[in-house]
Amino acid sequence: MSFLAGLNDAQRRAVDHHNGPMLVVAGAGSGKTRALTHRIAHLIGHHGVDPAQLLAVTFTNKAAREMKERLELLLAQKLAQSQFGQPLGTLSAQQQRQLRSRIYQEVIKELWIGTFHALFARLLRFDIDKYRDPDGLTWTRQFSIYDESDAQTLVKEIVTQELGLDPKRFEPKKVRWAISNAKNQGWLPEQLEQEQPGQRGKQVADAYRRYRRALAANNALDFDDLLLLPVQLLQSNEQVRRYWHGRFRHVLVDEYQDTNRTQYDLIKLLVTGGAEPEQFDDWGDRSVFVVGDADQSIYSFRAADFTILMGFQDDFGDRASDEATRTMVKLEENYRSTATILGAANALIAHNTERIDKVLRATRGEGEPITVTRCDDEIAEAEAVVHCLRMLEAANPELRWGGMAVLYRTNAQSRAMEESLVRWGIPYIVVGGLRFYDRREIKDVLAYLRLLVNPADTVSLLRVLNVPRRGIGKTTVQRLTDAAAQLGLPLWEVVNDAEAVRSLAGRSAKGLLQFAELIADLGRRIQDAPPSELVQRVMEQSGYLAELITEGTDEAEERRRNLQELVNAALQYQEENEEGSLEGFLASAALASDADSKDTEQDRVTLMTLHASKGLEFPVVCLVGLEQGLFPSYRSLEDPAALEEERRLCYVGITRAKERLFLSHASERRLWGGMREPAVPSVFLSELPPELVQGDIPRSGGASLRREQRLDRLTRVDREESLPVAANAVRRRAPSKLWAVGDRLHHANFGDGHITHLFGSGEKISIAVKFEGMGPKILDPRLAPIEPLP
DNA sequence: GATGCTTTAGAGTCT
DNA sequence: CTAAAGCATC
Repeated sequence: MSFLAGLNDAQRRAVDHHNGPMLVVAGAGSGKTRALTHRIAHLIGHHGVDPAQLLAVTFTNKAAREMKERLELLLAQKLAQSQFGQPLGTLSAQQQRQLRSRIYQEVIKELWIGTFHALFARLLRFDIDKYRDPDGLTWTRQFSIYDESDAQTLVKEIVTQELGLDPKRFEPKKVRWAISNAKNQGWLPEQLEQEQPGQRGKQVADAYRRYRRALAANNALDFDDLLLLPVQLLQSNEQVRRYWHGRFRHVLVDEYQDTNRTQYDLIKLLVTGGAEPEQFDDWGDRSVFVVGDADQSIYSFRAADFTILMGFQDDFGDRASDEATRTMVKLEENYRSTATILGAANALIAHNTERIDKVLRATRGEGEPITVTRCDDEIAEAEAVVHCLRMLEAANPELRWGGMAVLYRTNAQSRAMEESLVRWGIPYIVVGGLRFYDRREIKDVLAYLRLLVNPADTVSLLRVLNVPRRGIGKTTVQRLTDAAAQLGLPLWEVVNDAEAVRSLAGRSAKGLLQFAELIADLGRRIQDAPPSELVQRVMEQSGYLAELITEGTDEAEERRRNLQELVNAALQYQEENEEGSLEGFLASAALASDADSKDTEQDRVTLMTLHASKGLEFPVVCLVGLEQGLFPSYRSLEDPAALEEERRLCYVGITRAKERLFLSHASERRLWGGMREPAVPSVFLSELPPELVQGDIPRSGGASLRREQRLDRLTRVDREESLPVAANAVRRRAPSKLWAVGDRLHHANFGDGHITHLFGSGEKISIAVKFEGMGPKILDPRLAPIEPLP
């Protein structure tokens, strides 16, 4: 059995590549994950590469997990063949388990597969104490990882307290963004000051300098530091650089188009050991293998730069033409979508100017037309989408809710969708938005654990010092903080000093002493108790759980359930990581994304942003809110480069669909629950080939155009049941009713009226109705609350 | 120091 | 409309 079996020609060339550089330009659905996985299996199983010498970067933790599972299976299959001469599936369950366990122990456990952040956080756990900072800052291996809200807390404190700047002019959020941006470009405060001259630049640089100092004082790193610090460490410390460069002989990067400068620097340092890539030719038994698609670059807001991908051939490759090159392979055959869907995707992306020349070739049949629906507002849109999903579900026995996805530009759009889905009793899951680990109760308990690992973590200490309430108020905290600052100690050192507490705290002293005792007691368990037990202990011994139980509200009950879920998460972590330490669990919690936890087992419609949908596929995709200013976003309307990124995002969304694609837009949208805003159809709709689309393609930049049907023909269509009353909606179709011009009807809100026009054809039509005392109203007869009148 | 009320600002995408 | 922040009162 070979790892090259079942691959097409281009895939085989990619997988079979051994040493040296290789760029795989892989269009959507062209089997790039397969190529990556098979290549790793091939390196290990065929070329005998030591698993510990591999570094593979994936875009999500979930992708990393799936890749490991896939590898385990591939290698176990190979082992079954060589050991027993028969396929894995034919062996007894016990033999299969044994083989897989052996592969896990000898290979999978040794692999460094993960996101940039997870991998380099891991590297820092080894070597961060060897880092010499230009400003003399230091960190230890017990460092905390701060998420966006922790980081924001710190920035806010610095801007308002330390610098005394006006929070109106220096919004903490914006300052934080500027700092993050600088870090992503690889700039330290001095460089930021050079790049952004002027008074404001100076002040932001100053905030950045203090923010760095504050992080170090907390022995904490933010997300950006997890990449920036390793770059600086590897650049400045030759011994460390030599070790990692020597260790990782084969570096693989997925989604290379979404790499930023810092990540690129990391790859370069590991691959060339610090030499300029153009000068590096000592490949020996070493390779760099990157996979990406410039058309799917959608993360420029966090400094991703797809010109890095486009520059690969000049950096590492042979610089030969596309026809002659030996360092690039293009995967252009799409195995995912119907020809119609691909035709739409290709036509859309052709409107972009900055691209690598590449077409997606269809390998599947034509499929159904794409449907474009215009709706009155976001509620009507949600109803239309749900209606469409119900019709499909009823019509196709093999199609399940889990095969359907609703994609949108912004998280806030999920709400209208959710309401409709609830109304119709359809199971769904929202991916993204509020992360599990961002919930208050989860962050509280994790803050206790972070404090146990890293007593310098004052942000975490302040979070839980009075949670649950111990009678420690603002005044006391201020007094203790001042004292700590003057002494140059972390706050914990003061809190943990019984005498200091008694002298400083007055009547809050009791609570503080209790707290210190609690932390000390928990701290004694940290070495030998597994993370799940520590989570449980924190919940119980801190009184957190007791308080939730006393409260007894539905909300408290919900929080209690979430905490139980946290225990489960810790158990799962221990299962997946045998020597799982508390530090490791905390890191995985900090770096987990909501998409990582989405399980594919449950049969539910998936709701998520277009960004979160990257890398996924669904038989049915509904792409909603195609309106100027929403998608493309209003921030991109004036900026051609930003508009191209929005178009790529749309391209990503379209290419998620395997069988059916539904696009919708509303003519009015409510913002902040308040006023209604008229909306103009998205320019992207007008860029789709009309022959692939059913329904009307609105011309962008103006009101939508409707083709009026000849009224003497095609004037009768099926009518579906109107809005349901109960959640358990009727499955069966109501007896079909045909609408025609002149028909009289009753509308729940507008009263009696008669139909003046019919628009569209086939399944999807709209009717224009004249009600008494108002202008013509265009309705979707399948959704509007209408009843026929005799 | 805690609690409850009123006001205000706010949502673009994510590790 | 919602979350956070500000303010008044116990």
